[in-house]
Amino acid sequence: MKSKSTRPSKPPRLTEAEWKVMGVVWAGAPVTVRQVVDAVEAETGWAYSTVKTLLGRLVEKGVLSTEKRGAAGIFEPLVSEREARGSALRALVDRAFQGTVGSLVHHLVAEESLSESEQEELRSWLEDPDEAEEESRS
Amino acid sequence: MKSKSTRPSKPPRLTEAEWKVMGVVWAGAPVTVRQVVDAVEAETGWAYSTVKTLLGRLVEKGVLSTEKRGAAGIFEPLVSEREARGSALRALVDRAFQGTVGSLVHHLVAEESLSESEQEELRSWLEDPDEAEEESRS
DNA sequence: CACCCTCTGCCACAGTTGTCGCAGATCTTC
DNA sequence: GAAGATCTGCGACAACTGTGGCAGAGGGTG
Repeated sequence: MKSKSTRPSKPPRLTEAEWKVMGVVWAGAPVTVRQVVDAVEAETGWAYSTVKTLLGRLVEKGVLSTEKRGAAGIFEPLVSEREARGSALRALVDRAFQGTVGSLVHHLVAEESLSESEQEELRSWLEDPDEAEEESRS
Repeated sequence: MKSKSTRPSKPPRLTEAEWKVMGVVWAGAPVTVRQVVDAVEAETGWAYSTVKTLLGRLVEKGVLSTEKRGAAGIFEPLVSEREARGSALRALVDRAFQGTVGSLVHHLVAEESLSESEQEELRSWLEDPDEAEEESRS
């Protein structure tokens, strides 16, 4: 009896397309297929079926739950955006930054990337982590 | 007449397996297939053919150059580890962090990840970027 | 109720990734 | 220069990804 569909302790890797739909789901859960389609259609041009398939795969992967509301189904995330981000980040660090966050941060500071304002913001976050804690949803 | 194999301005996305072999290549270029195999064999168990295929695909992608040395071939990177890291990072930010590095940094600071010492290091880097510039290869 | 519209279920299909095996060309070593 | 050990070139194949078509179930409207 392993936990099966209720709580994936190891968030599966999301593909690019999946991230896109998850973005919509996290933003407006619970959502219907139609809602996701409407949200991404302009940007991606995906057909209803495409989104449907992606949502289905996400459910299979245990990232989303689905339940029937009459004929239609609604989807809700089983993993938070935070978790997903965390594991995606971890994956990147492992692949490309010798597994050390420090290496990544180093790259951020030394190499390109950080604009002046971003550096400023980062500095203040480091001063006062709680401040960062706050504006998670600005 | 497209530029073909000499300079990929847009480093292609590397897969996980590809990152692994690139790690070896960057570390000891120029390298032979055999060298890469020896380097990753213990950890991955990959057969010679597997590594060969991966190197071949990397060449196709324009990430590596290959030239014959007698019968054998030697491989050298066409893109630096820095570039590859940069674009991988950018890709992650785009997929998972609304495209803003700030969002990523925020996650780093607010969420898990950063140890005390890493925060300290980060702080000093922010103070004096040149310092970070230095220890690229510590 | 008949019709139409929307959803769902399921299938399809090409391209990418992960992993090799095999045959023939080379090199090395008596 | 014949034997063996290596390499390379090339093909194979299953799983995963991106994208979408189609047929049939259900619900809304005159």
